[in-house]
Amino acid sequence: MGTTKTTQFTADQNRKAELFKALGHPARIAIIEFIIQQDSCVCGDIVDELPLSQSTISQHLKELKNVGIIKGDISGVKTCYCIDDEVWVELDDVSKLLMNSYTQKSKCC
Amino acid sequence: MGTTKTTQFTADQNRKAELFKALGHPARIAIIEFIIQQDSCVCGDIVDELPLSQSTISQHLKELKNVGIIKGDISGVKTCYCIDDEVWVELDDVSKLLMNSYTQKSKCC
DNA sequence: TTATTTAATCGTAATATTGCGATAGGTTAA
DNA sequence: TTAACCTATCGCAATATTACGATTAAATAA
Repeated sequence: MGTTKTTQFTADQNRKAELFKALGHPARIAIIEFIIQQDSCVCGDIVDELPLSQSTISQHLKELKNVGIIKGDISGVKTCYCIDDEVWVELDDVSKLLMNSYTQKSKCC
Repeated sequence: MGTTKTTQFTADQNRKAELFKALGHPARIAIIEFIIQQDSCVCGDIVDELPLSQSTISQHLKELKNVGIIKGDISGVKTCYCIDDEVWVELDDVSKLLMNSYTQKSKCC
């Protein structure tokens, strides 16, 4: 117990959940918004920007990297994070598909 | 520790995270997809459909209801769940806004 | 070389989530 | 009324998440 029963669901459902879960924390929303806002992909500036410790932010970055939403490039001492275009498109597709699958019928409730 | 530092983020960031978090579990994705697929808002059928116990599904339904994505109506013995149109629009707006804020520049990485 | 800087990782503590069985509280059927 | 049914809630156990300080590793600066 305590573990999600992923094997019981489709790969599609698991992937969708995984992507949304990655967005399911205010720090990770803030990180993504910050990376997008800076159009050059800065890095440790995130630590200065957010009210969390360096290790905590590094952990959130890792989670975003694990699902593929961002990617990181080490250039010298600093690490540069930016959006992964392909996964961003996937995320766009996934959310559009979900959103468009409901056409506001609301027959009941 | 263990708790998300919500006070440190904007209401907007917290709400976005809250909505995405609700979608961040395959069972809840499956529940939403099932409710949408059935255009009448059935209820206990979800228990027959999903590979989880009645109590677990009831809990997931509660979470979805708490963030507002679905709403439930008790009609006799059964409870009828369906999408909340207003929150669905909010969810649509939130994801579109996020998705459209990144215009595939990708200068680096 | 040695110090400094940047970021990842480790270890730990607190809390949250997931899942289930059992139970309770309604409503309907007999 | 009593029995059957549906669903919410409680209590528990296992695991995951969040957050931080300390440490490590690697690159650059002095």
